[in-house]
Amino acid sequence: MNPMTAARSPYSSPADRPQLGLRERKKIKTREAIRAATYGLIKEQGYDATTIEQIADRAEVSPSTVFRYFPAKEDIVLTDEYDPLMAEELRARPAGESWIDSVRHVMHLAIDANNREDPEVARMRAHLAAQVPAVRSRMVESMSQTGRLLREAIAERHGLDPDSIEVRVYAMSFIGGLMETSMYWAENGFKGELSDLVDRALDVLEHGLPTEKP
Amino acid sequence: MNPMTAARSPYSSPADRPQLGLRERKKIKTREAIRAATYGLIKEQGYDATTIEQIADRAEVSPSTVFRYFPAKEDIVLTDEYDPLMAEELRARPAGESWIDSVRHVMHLAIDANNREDPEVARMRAHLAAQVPAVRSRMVESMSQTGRLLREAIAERHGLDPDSIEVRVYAMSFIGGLMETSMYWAENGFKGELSDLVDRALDVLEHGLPTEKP
DNA sequence: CCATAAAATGAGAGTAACTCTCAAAATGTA
DNA sequence: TACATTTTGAGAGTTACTCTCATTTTATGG
Repeated sequence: MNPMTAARSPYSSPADRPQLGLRERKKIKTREAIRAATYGLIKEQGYDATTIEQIADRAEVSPSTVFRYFPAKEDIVLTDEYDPLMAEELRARPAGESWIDSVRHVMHLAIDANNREDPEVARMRAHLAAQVPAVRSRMVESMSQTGRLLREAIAERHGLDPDSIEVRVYAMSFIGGLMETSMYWAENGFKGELSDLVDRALDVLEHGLPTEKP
Repeated sequence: MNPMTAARSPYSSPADRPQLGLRERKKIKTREAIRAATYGLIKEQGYDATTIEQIADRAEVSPSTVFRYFPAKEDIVLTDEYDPLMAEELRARPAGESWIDSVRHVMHLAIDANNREDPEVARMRAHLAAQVPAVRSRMVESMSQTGRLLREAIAERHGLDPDSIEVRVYAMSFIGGLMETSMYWAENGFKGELSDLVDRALDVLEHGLPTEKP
C-alpha cells in the first residue's frame, strides 16, 4: 500500500538494472531526469509556478516527452510503482496475525524503505500533498486504487465478500485515516517519526478514540 | 455534513426568497440557470463533452459569468451550501446520545432533505462522483473541509483536542467510509435506500467488520 | 557492417479550463 | 432624474494536456 509518501520500488537500488538494453536504460534515465528537474524547480519556485515547459527545458527533453512519461503534472511528483508489492506483502503475512498487526507491519516496512531511499523526497511529497489540492487529489486517487487491493486482502482474512459494502467501507476508512496521518505529519513540520504517528492512527482505527483526555 | 449527494439548503424552498432586492433575486436565477443548463447538457452529452461555453450559451450568460458564479466546472454540479448546517445540527444533538447515533440521525436528515428536493439530481451527483475523477476529487475536498467541523464536534463530545492526530484520523475515517458508501450506491445502480447503506456503513465504522459471512 | 524494422522523440497545431482587465449595462439610491 | 455601485460581457492571455506526423535513434538479421 501507499506509505503515503511512496517513492520507487523499495528494492530498486541503482545497481539493479544490469542487463537492460540501451533503450531501457535511457528511458529510466529520462524518467529520473524529469523527476529531478521537477523537484528542483518546485523547491526553487513552488509547484504552481513551475510549468511543464520549464521542466522539459531543465530535463533536456521536449514537453511532448514529459507527457509521454507522465500522464499529468502531479504524477511527476507522486507516482509510486510498488503499491502492488505492498498488497502482496500484506497477503503474505501469517494467517494467525491480526489484521491490524499485518497492516502495521507493512506500513513500517514501506516507511523504512522510503526513508532509506530518499527521506527528503518523502517529506516533499507529503508536504505537496498537504498544500497543493491537485497533488492531494491525485494521491487520494492512488490510495483508493490501492484500496481495491486492500479489500481483497481484508475479505480473504475475514471470509467476506470483497465487494460488499462492509469491506469497502472498512478499507476506505483505513485509507482515509492513513491519508490524514500523512497530512498531520506534514502540517506539523514533520515532527517525530512517521511510524509512530501511523501506530497511533492504527490504534484509533482499531479501537476508536481513547476514552479520556490525557 | 455532506450527505454525499447534497443539493441546496434543506430548508430553501422556492418560496423562501421573499423580500430580496431585484439584484439578489436575479443572481439566484442566474445561478440556477447555470446549474440547470449544466445538468441538462451533461445528461445529453456526458460531463467531459460539456464545455463551459455550451453551458454559458444555454444559460444565456457569458463564460465569464459562469466562472464568476462557480470557481470550477466541478463546482457547478457539486456545491452544497449546507454542510455547516449539518455540523451545527450534529452539535445540537443531546449530549447523552452516542456519537454514532448522532451521526446516523444527521445523515438521515440530510438524505431525506435531499430526496425531498430533487432525487434525480442527488443520484446524478453520486453518479458523477463515481465516474468523473475531477468531480470525485472535488467532493472529497469538500467532505474533508466538513471534516474539520466534524473534528470539533467529536472533540467536544469526547473531551479531546480537535487537532490531535487521534481525532483527525477518526474524523477522516468517517469521511472515507461515507464517501465509499456513496460510491457503492452509485456503482450498484442506486439499488435500495441510501439510508440503509449508511446504516450498514456506520455499523462497520463503529464495530469493525462482522465476524462471519452470512 | 549494413539494411531495415521498430521504437522513441520533437515540432506544431489544437482544445478547453481558467484568469485578468476594462468598458458597458443594469440596478439601487438620493 | 442624476449619480454611485454592482454586475456583466468581451477579449486577450496562460497553461495543462491531446493528437498527428515527420525525424531520429536503437535493435536485429543477414
